[in-house]
Amino acid sequence: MDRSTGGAVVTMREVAERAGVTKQTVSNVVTGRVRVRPETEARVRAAIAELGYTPNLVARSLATGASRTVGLFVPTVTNAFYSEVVEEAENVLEEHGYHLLLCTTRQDAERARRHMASLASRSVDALLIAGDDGLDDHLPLLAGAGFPIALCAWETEIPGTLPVVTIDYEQAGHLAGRHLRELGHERVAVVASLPAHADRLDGFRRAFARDGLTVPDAMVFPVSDPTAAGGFTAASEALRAHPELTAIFATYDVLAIGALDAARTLGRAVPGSLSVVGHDDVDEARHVHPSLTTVAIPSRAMARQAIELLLRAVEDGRPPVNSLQLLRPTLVARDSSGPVPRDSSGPVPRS
Amino acid sequence: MDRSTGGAVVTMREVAERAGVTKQTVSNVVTGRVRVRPETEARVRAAIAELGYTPNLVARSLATGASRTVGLFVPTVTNAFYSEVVEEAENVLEEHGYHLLLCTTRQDAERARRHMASLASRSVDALLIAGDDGLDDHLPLLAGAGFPIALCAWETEIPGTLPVVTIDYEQAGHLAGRHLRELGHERVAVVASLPAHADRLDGFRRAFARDGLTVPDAMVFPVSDPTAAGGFTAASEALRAHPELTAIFATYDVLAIGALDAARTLGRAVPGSLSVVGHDDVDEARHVHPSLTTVAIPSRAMARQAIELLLRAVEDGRPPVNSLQLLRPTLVARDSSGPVPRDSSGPVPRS
DNA sequence: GTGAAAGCGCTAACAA
DNA sequence: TTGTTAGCGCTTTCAC
Repeated sequence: MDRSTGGAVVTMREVAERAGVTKQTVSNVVTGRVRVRPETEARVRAAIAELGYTPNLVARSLATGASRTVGLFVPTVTNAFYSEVVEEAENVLEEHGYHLLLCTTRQDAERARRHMASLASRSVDALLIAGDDGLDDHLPLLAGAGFPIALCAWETEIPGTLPVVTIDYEQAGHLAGRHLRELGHERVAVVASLPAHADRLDGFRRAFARDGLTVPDAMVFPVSDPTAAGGFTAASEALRAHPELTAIFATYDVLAIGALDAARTLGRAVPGSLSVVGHDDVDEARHVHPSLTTVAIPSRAMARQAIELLLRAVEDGRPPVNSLQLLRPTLVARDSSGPVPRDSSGPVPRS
Repeated sequence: MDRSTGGAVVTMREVAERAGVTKQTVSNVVTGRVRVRPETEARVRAAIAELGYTPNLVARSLATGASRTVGLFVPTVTNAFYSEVVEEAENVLEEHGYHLLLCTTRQDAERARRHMASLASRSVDALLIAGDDGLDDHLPLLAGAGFPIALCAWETEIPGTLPVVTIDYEQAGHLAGRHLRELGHERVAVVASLPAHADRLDGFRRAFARDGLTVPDAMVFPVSDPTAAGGFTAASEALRAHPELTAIFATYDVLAIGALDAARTLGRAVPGSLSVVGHDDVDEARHVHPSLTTVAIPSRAMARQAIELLLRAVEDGRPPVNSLQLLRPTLVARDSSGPVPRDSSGPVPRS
């Protein structure tokens, strides 16, 4: 009688009885860790099929200490960047027969601590922490966890104690800056989520510094709210206070979309009178108007590599290689950026 | 010595020894299910604190059959609507001390089946299935699961066997249609993800039918790809084949954003020459240009209610109330919709 | 109120 | 190759 749809009520002992062997032999067949005589194996498999047996993973976890579950911390999933990270992480885990325990931290260290505590007592096999917002101080706390931990999408203060797979955010900012410099822009503002995106800002500034130009702090407009609305507000403020601006770099696309909206509201044509550059290359970047020039981030590749790093550690039974891996961003030039307008050009740049 | 950061190596037995009681008494203190003399309790608590004891949830699960974990199936998280559902579900679970096991199904029934099988053997306490795409046939399979299951964001063929918390999608489509009718539109197209969004389409048509108008099948353009790009393609096709169209309803915002892009590309002013209405009211709807008129869906409320329904069932130890709960959408009129252009108006509608 | 014993379903070590 | 014996850390039942 096939009860395969009847829940996991069938136990290994029942299978053993039916097959005329012991639990252990059933276990050997199921796990495949020990050779079993083909004939015996066939009997066991038959019994498994007939009874609709499924191993109880909880019991297995208790016995082995492993759970084929990996935890993932993200600040939020309501954000195209992180949702891609989550999705790709889950993909990779699924490929390897693991499950994903999703924990959103909402930038709340206390919440992260609570999650952390229960993860440990659930014997998760590994933990990936994506995005640094507000967790930096609590990293030491992770030191003694009983499972491998890795970090990804990490921008601020990369700790030397844990393996990190992240983006070269400084380079990303640099690409944005260089693009605007190549178009001749000098008077630019940055709409930024700070301090989180400090590296992007640094890289952006480096591109200007190379030409002897500076992007003063007064031209950096922090957003109060990490949404398009926040980008709108910050960009509006920037453009109102400094009508001479010819370009805005927003440290991520959602802010840039808000900035496009602000430009429109203030009657600034994009890219005719103002260039806007974003960061992330989310799906919408291609479909807003004008389509957004942005720095593409290999978020899926990053998530995949981080998970695979952890899984390797889990399966080898040793701590993960403590390395820092930086993935390269690329610039995607679309319609929101163009040459600096003639009538706003200042002194000729040095190079 | 406080080893609270040292992993869950401290066991209940050690606490018991230290406090001079048995495991059982420690268990009684920890779970609070049995009265313990205050003096004893104090000793136990002290021992717990000193040793940094954390209960092993896996062992507890094995003994009780419950895991304080709830599974969530979503087609994807790379979609503003579902990511809100996931986030809110996780919030509610966290409030109740539960964890979220996230399973993306990618519209792949086989993948869903695999997930389902391991969920059962992990003793999850409940399962929420959000979004129906491609799972419909496999619902009977869930019948004998050993835990409560509920459905949300369900549009097609609502099954009578499981509790459902969803949106009145027909009403949502109706709101979109009525809005366009009130603006005088008659020659309209629908860009739709089918058959998933059949209810929205039905409701939309009902609004026109009320005025004696029809939205023929030829004016329904299914998208090949559930992204802005897909919306762009379908809307372009519609507008090219039928320049007389004065409005497009897209069955979700991301498609609508693609449709806005298509309108622009084809030189159709929005809303001057073409109105566009979306569905979902995602964050970006407010910030694209022109801002998108759309039907707002209470996705978070839906997720919360569904999870709370399940948690109630878990905690009462009985199957969830088998009910159908429909949450009401609302129309959010923004700038992408306007009166039908003078020169395209056809015969005066009946009412 | 507390202790002793049994068992959740499985794997691990060893013996046969 | 297979069976035997333990035990993972907890809860549960029942004495006391």
